[in-house]
Amino acid sequence: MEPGSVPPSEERRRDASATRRRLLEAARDLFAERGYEGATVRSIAARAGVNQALLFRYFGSKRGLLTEVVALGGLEQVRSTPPEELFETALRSMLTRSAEGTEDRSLEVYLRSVGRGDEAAGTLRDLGEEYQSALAGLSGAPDGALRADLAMAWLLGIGLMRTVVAREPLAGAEPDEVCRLVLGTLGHLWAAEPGDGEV
Amino acid sequence: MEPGSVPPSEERRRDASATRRRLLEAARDLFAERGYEGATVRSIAARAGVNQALLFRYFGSKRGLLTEVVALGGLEQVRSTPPEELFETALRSMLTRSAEGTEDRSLEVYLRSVGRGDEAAGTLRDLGEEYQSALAGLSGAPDGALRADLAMAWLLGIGLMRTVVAREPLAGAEPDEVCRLVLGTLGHLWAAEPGDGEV
DNA sequence: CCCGGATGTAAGCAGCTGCTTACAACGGTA
DNA sequence: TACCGTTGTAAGCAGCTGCTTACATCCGGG
Repeated sequence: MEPGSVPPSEERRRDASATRRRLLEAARDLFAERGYEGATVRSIAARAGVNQALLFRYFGSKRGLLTEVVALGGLEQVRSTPPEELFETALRSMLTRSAEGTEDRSLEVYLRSVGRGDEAAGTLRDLGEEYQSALAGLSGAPDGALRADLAMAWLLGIGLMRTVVAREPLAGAEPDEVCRLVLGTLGHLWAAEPGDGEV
Repeated sequence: MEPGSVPPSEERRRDASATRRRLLEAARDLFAERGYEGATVRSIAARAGVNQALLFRYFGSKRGLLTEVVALGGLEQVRSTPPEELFETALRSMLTRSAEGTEDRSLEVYLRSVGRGDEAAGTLRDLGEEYQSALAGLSGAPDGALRADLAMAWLLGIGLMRTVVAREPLAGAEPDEVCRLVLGTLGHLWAAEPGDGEV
């Protein structure tokens, strides 16, 4: 055995980067399932199979963990999706119970964590800004930003009713059917004239 | 002074019903501002100017307090409003920063408290059921319940973006303008044909 | 008057929270 | 081999939570 660097393919018993990654994945899932405040540092460390002191060694604080989760989850996603596909993409990812894979769960984290004026709100606000600015150009109307907010509100509301409240028939409805209803209706929102309209 | 019953108009130093009422009002406001978990029994008792032990004497538990708040706030309201006015009424009450009066804040309580799978969810679910069944008849389509859920999702989402996330321009937009956009768009949701549509 | 229930008060309980500290074990380097 | 920074571990800290208990104080009916 050469005294050179360790072969990267071999699994090491002490591996800081692997520990960091396991903490990030456990935090992403638990934040999505229970919200920021509901996911305790002990539960995150336990799901990662890691001593909780390491969480603070690698991320400084619970808030620091959230920041990294959101940064490499949602922010990258929204920046790499063309605006005209963004809404449908986000809606479909909200409608399909993600298969526990290495997917983006930042919207679930968002809607389960913004409920209170706690420290998570500031970190998550940036994620919302990205969505809004991407959506704002879709309507030619001068109040495009307001309409983008309304569209995002619907998106979050649907996620709230489906994954949190879980009430039928929305929770069990076919994603395609919900998409058809929502996208068809939203078309009228983008097209509605700003000045005057019906009631 | 006759030895008869105490004149009800006179303020008594020890008044159980007044204490109960003050606790209920303080709880309603704090639940609406911070959510169920965020509002501590100590903060509720302090705002009511009451010893916190009395909270447990009169309501048994924090959850019992929430149940009474929701019951005499939201449930009465939705039952006494005609269905065709319910959505606009709820939307407007969500859009106007209620003037600290003795108003109904149950929707704020709802959206700030359903974020997690905690004990509050069960109590609040009944409130959602009332709204859904009232709204379900508005569309003649066979999937009226699904459309009612989608409308409620938009309502809650708008409240979420406006009172919790507080992002512009939605947070500062004129209630009338938001109402016009939302109600105009929702008209197309009620009217959309169920079978096949665009996209 | 005086007793007893109703009302209000102060203190404390066990359990949980985010976070820190002191220390052990590993493993590459000299 | 001897060393020393990196990685992992166990225990504990102060503060908060919902809730309970033991005890004052009021006040109307006998």
